[in-house]
Amino acid sequence: MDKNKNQSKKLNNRARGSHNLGRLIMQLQQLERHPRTFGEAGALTPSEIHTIDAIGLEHGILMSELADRLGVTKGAITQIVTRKKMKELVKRTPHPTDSRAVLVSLTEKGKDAYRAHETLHQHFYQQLRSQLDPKEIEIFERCIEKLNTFLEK
Amino acid sequence: MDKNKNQSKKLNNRARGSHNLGRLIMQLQQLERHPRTFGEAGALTPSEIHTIDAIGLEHGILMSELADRLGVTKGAITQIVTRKKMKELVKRTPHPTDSRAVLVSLTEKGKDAYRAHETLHQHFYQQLRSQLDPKEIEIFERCIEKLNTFLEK
DNA sequence: GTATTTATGTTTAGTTTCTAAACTATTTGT
DNA sequence: ACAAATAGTTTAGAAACTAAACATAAATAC
Repeated sequence: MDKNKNQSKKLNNRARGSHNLGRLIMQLQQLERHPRTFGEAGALTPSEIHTIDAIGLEHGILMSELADRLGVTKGAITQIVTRKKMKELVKRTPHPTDSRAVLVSLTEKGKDAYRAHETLHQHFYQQLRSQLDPKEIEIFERCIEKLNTFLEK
Repeated sequence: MDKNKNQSKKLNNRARGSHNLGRLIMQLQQLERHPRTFGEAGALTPSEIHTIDAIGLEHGILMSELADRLGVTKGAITQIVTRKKMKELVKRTPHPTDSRAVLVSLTEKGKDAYRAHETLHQHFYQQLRSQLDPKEIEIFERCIEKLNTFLEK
């Protein structure tokens, strides 16, 4: 009887944990739903800024690698990267040795946008961290890493 | 010199924290991108199952409340709820005292889908928890709650 | 009581973000 | 040399919204 009550309470707590995580995901998703301006690039849609973020400051990455990083199809990448607005931000270069392949990298303007987004991102993350105490931060970040590792399998 | 190196390392660690959280969000998002079957309801898109989840097992909630819960416009709710497939899962009832308003609730079939989704969700969350030790779980969940509280402001 | 403002929900056209599939070249494997 | 696999492109379509316009009804102001 009492045991059943405790069991039931335990289940309800677990349900709440799952629900809270879902809630956090949803709230974070909604924060980035609208076009925003980063650097001198004009308003960029979420997908555009994610693409710029995934390209990064490297020399150039394959279109297929970019698709992998973003978890979308190659076709989606082609569409994003070749649209008019992105032409100023993303440079496409034939691969040096494989003539099927295309390398993408950021223009100077694209790098500005990347850095501006990074700054905003860090600032926001810092706000999140300021809600937690140092021990909590340490453990939270360790948990995030563990969960990421699990999910990548 | 050395101080600058340490400072730089500290910043890089912080950047990694932000990046890891972003990565987790993205991976979780991708896990639920495709239609899935819950209960006897046939394949439901992410948006449909989220709507069912948000309606819950209550007696009936306002369309506008549902829009609030999901963080979308009223128009979006109307479109989701009135589409043919959802007619079997979601019941719409005039509000008892306010003739402008509509209450939405789940049919029996909708409740089946709700429960099936809940079970799957719990199972998945349990898998996540199994990557962490009890102390980590406790702190992680506390952090999630704190962040949720912050984001709701 | 009456006029004005606000609120509920619906409809419509448009944008964003993909997907699958078909296709063209190119590269790799046998 | 030839078949299979791969890189990327193109196209049509689906999902998931948005804003704005609209029709009623309810609340508020006077």
